[in-house]
Amino acid sequence: MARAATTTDVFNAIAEPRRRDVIGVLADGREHAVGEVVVRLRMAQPAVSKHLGVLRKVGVVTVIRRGQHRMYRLNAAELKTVHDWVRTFERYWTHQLDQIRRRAEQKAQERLISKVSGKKEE
Amino acid sequence: MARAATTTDVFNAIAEPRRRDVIGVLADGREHAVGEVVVRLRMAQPAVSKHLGVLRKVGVVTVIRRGQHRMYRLNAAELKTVHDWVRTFERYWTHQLDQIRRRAEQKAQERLISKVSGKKEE
DNA sequence: GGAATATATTCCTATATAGGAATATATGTC
DNA sequence: GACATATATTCCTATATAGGAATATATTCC
Repeated sequence: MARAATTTDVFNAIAEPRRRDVIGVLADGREHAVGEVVVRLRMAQPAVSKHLGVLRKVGVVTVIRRGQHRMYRLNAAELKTVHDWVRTFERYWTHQLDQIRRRAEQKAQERLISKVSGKKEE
Repeated sequence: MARAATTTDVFNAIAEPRRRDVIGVLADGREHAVGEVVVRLRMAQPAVSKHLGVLRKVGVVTVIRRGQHRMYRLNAAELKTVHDWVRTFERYWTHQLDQIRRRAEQKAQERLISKVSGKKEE
């Protein structure tokens, strides 16, 4: 099987760096025309349209027509899924001292093991 | 150009649902053998090895040999990149009241616009 | 050394891009 | 209506999978 489609879920949608750039432009929460994104990111117009299309399919952005423009707006709520997932690991980097202690213990243990087994570490 | 390699960065690595499952097994911060992941997730062994390989390349997991086992451990610090990025949007869903107000204003504005332009919304 | 166990790697295939080029569609202006 | 502007869509191609099957490698035990 191939990789899952980018339109499958938010994780896939934001995997593309350029799409995160596009989201960055919309990060102020206000609406922006496609052309504005094109200028700000110096990307080809079709590329921007496609990326916005993917983001729209997964619900990360919404769009409304305004004359000849299409105004895109971030729907950050969709990113909450990602936040909720990654947040479960927050404790690993917030408690600096704990982390340093944990790592030291781990290192010590690994050294002990490699000494006993006589194998060198990866 | 094709999509970026999964080994390019953390965002691509966690885009695959099965890999997030694997990370989930390692979420307790302790070391786990490949076989344990295989049993817990009921995945094929080669699949698990491959996913762990990808995660290792981007640094999300570390591995040490222990006898005939390879013990994998989560290196959650690598996930901080994702956390930091998505955290910049946190304000959009934390302040519930603000969000509701913003949405109401937006809706009202969109209705006004569609009435004026005579076009129906997407 | 040989069998058993644990894990990684290789080979193959179907699929999904992402970007570029060209084109289509919609809207505004005169 | 003709033309300009804004945006989306189509077509094409190179590339990168993810999973399954088979195999290779490493380690332990007897």
